[in-house]
Order: sequence, then structure tokens, then C-alpha cells
Amino acid sequence: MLVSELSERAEVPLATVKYYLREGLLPAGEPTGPRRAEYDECHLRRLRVLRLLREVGEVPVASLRQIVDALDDADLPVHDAMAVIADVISAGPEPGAQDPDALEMVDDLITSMGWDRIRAESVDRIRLAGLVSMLNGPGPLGASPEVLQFYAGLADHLAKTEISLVDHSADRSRLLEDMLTGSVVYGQVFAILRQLGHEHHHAEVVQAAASGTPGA
Amino acid sequence: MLVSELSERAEVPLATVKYYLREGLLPAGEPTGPRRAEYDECHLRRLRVLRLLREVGEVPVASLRQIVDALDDADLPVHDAMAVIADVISAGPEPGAQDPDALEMVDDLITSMGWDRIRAESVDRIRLAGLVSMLNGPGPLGASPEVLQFYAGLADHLAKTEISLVDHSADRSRLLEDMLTGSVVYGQVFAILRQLGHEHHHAEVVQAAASGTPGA
DNA sequence: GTTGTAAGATAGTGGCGATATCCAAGTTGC
DNA sequence: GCAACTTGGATATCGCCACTATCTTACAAC
Repeated sequence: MLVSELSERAEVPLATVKYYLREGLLPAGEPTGPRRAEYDECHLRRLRVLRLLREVGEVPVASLRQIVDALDDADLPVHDAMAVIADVISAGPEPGAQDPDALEMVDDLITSMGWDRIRAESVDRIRLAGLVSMLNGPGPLGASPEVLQFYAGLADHLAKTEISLVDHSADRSRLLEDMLTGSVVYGQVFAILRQLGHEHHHAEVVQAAASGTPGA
Repeated sequence: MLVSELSERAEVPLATVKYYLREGLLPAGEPTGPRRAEYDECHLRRLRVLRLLREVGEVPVASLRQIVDALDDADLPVHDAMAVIADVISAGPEPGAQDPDALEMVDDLITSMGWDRIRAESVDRIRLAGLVSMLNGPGPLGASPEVLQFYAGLADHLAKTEISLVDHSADRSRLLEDMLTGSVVYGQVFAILRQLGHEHHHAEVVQAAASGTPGA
């Protein structure tokens, strides 16, 4: 297929497709002449993944480039590619000052969960420490080890189930793309369901309080 | 305290504090003269909340204004204020074409969870339908009712626990600010823990597959 | 008084994600 | 064979957003 068809099928403006080609997010098509090139289903899939990451995951274009580099590096084992991708997606603008206490809390949590496969350089580990440090700073919110354990237990259950559901027999690029998009989209799905749960349960306690203290 | 002290204590650049005052995110201080005004702890708390929502939650400034409007409207009951805030935070750029099938799946899910307090206009409900529609479109990922139920069950448990932990006896603005910041920060905490869980469990299945098929 | 800084208003900056325009070279319809 | 159209490719421009810098006036403290 030609660029214009690619653009139509993915419902992405032609100018944007060209932009992605320019940025190296989308590999160039197979040239069939000096001013002509052919694109296939892989390009279409890749383009859909890119748009999903941008629109649902709000991943910046610069990060997308790092992600496709990992995706397309056939020498990189699947698990290492996922690690690179996880780091890129979690990377924020904030290196921030390290808080040793918070980092220790996080490492204790990781140990108590038996998560012995987490890399020490994991961006998520550092970022979590940043959040914990923020929670334990000024303000009424606090992150006790018990509360963190509760969250981690739930997250472990969710993550374990999700990993068990992926079809590990697919070929490398499909596998990576599916894990990536699944992680992003279902992450959003869960976040929204949590919000909906808040709305429902908050309504219930408010009503209970109102009927329990009718004159207050 | 004076603006400069407010800026120092919250570790926010003075120019940014002035910007927030201009935008109406931060109420003006009590004027003690034609060119002088006094700020108190409420301003400091509010400023910290605003920065947290921006930095952790990546909430746009325009949304912050809508949020503080709800926060400061003393006539708005707490639950209604939370509903407004939830809608503002979940609002994306995408009204998008409605997919009746996806919306029906979402409504079935909501019914099966017993979530009878969700407003029909809830932005989250619509957004979830958008994601489901995307999952059931082209691509290998699919959102079956069973999978959605699994996510919703977990989300319900999490949300219920979180709601039970908030101190409902605090005064209105503290209560709202705490629920809001808690929701945003712990949402991030959970998301990161999920990622860490993925990293650990994926490493385990990869290793199991490698030792199970040593010569493949 | 002199100096420093607050408050307030106005204008400017930088990053990012596209989008628009132009051009030379092929392709297609006739 | 010829004209109209489209493609790939390069360059320029746009719009939004979150700040940030500058300037002015007036008060406060020494």
C-alpha cells in the first residue's frame, strides 16, 4: 500500500504519517521506484501502536523513538526490551533529590513482596521512592509500610494475572507490541475503574453518614 | 507571610506563584496596604496541592482552575464537588464517536458490580467505553466481559478500601484536598507497583520458558 | 532620605506536536 | 505521447501551553 492508503486505514492525517517517518518512528517503506514506496501490514500495526501510545498513554514523541529502537533491535532479548521500554515510559522530567529513607522503604517493600527480579536501576523503583518521599513530607498523607504492602499485594496479583494472559508464543515484535499496548491500555482501564469505584463507594458512605446523623 | 515567603516555603518559583495568583488558582492574600498582602497556611496548602496535581497528576492549568472553583464553592456538597473534580481530571481532548456496543458492555459491567451510584453523565463511564471500543477494534487485544469483571473486581476492592481510610470528620476543604491528592498520588503509586510486578513476573516466566526448552 | 523589595501588569520564551507549502519525479487516464 | 495528478522528500510555519522576564509604582525598614 502507499502512504496515503496507510494514512487512511490508520485514520491518521497524512501530514502526521510523514512526520513520523521523518522522526524515524515508522520505518521507510520498500522503495518501488525513486519516488514511490510500498508499505505493508507491519507498518499499519506499528502506526496504530504509536497512535495508541500517544493518545491513550500520552507518551511523548521523543520517547516513542527510544521505544521503537528497542522494538526493532532484534538482538535485544524480549525481557530486556521490555525493561528498556518500562524505563522510557516511566521517565519523568524529575531526577530530583534522592531521599534515602524513602528508597529504603521501597526496597523493604520490594523484598517483602519477593520481587527479586527488579533491577536496581529500574526507573520505577526510583520514581516510587520519589512519591513515597513526597507522601512522607509535609501534608497529611503518609505512606506507612502497611499501606504500601496493601497496594503492592493488589498490584502483584494484577501483574501476575496479566503476565499469565499474554501469548508468549507469538513472534518477537508482536509479543512486544501486545505487551506494551496491553500494559498501557489496561492500565488506563484499571485507573478509570478505580475512579468509578471511588464514586460509588463514596456515595454510599456519604449517604450512610447522612442517615446516621439526621439532625447534625 | 508575604508572597516571597510563600514561594520559598512551597519551593515554587516566585514567578510561578504570581502566575497562579493571576490565573485565579490561588486566592489573593489579605491586603495589609496598597502594595502589600498577607498569606496564610491555607495558601501554602493550596499551593502544595496545585503543584502536586501538576507534577504528579499532570493536570493542565485550565483544569486546575475548574478544580479550585469546585473546592471553594462552599455551597457544593462534598460528594458533588468530588464528582465535578473526577470529571475534570478525566476529561480528555477526545469527545470521539460513540460506540453503542462498548457503552453497553460498560453499563453491563457497572450493573454487575452493583455500582448503582455512578452518574450516567460520568466522564469516566464514557471514557471507559472509548477504551473498550478501541480494544475491540482492530488489533489482537480484546476486552471480554470476563476480563473486565476481573479488573473491576480488583478496582472495587481497592476503591472501597481507600474510601474507608479517609478521615471523613475533617473540615470540607481539607477533606476534599486530601481525597483529591490521595487519589492522584496513590493512583500513581499503584501504577508503578503494577509495572514493578510486571517486571518481576515477566522475568520469572521468561526464565521458566528458557529452562523448560533448553535446546529450542 | 536611600535602598530594597512587594505588588501588579504586560510582554516574551521555549518546547512540543503537528501541519502547510513547495518541489522534482513518477504514474495514470486518455 | 501528453497532461493532470500524486508521491516522497525537504523546509517552514503554526498553535498551544506553562512559565518566565521585565517594567512600574509605591511602600517599608534602616
